[in-house]
Amino acid sequence: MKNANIQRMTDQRRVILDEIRDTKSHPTADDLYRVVRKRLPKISLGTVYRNLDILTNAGLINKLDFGSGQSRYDANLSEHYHLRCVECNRVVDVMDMPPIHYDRTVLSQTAFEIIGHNLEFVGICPDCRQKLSDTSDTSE
Amino acid sequence: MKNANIQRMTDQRRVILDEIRDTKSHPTADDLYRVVRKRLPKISLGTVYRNLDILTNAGLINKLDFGSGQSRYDANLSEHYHLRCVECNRVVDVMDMPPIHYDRTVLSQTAFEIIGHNLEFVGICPDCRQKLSDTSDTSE
DNA sequence: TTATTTATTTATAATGATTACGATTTAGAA
DNA sequence: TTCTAAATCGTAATCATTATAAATAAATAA
Repeated sequence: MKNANIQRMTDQRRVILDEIRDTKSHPTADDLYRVVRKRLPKISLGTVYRNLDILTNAGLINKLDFGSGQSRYDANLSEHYHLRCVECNRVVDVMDMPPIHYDRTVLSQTAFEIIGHNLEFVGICPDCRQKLSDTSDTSE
Repeated sequence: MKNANIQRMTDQRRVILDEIRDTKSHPTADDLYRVVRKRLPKISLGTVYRNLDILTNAGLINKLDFGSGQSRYDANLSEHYHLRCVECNRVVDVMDMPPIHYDRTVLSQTAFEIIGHNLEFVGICPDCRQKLSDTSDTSE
């Protein structure tokens, strides 16, 4: 099931993959829809969603689920973590983190078979920090 | 805004808080709706959502956002992580993890103001592992 | 204790993200 | 070139969550 190969490489699929690989912004399906439509004006939003799902299952991209509505997609397959702004939901990469080592015996208390982990940092990005300090000066 | 105190303690609010505190299962809003309705049959789903939001902002419970649709809620305020089954979405606690220490200099590459982090382990729970091995024996 | 004020509740409608559907098109094998 | 399953498009449906407006009730003061 997982890591199944792509069956057909359509223009739509190629362009979607192309555009995800071309950005570091961890776009949502809707972000990609807007970008891809510049090259394929007739593409439908459903096609974007379906292909993101197929590409994810094929292991060519990763789906990121944080809080706040939309899923995001990432073509960076190397081991890394993410840092999200709680104000504007911007997501940036955190590279070169020392691998967190969780003691397998600690986790075996659960009897789960461990597949992996997701680590997300949350914070406030420089832009939002600026905006917040601006408004707190003048009003309130 | 955050950590504001609760203004009025209604029956609905009290029962919802009561039920979250009474379980370790990290219930969704809908899970709680079903449980709370046994005690307050006329409660509306919107009330459950609104109160979960209020209790979260008041710091009395935590909202957990993993992938897969619904948010979950947790009255366990102590520092701990979660382990989620990718098959059935069950979530269990992982207590007593050594705190992960991320180098502030590493994160300062981003110029974000760091607030905190979320760590989620993913795996397959014993029940689902059983089911999966059962089906792969007979069919496919 | 009663009146008053305003947060809260209920029922329902609306929204936003995602998925499903059916008719049509097309990639890629034969 | 033909053929067929897979994919697309446009749209409708679904699911989780949020908003709305009239009715109710918690907490405060008279």
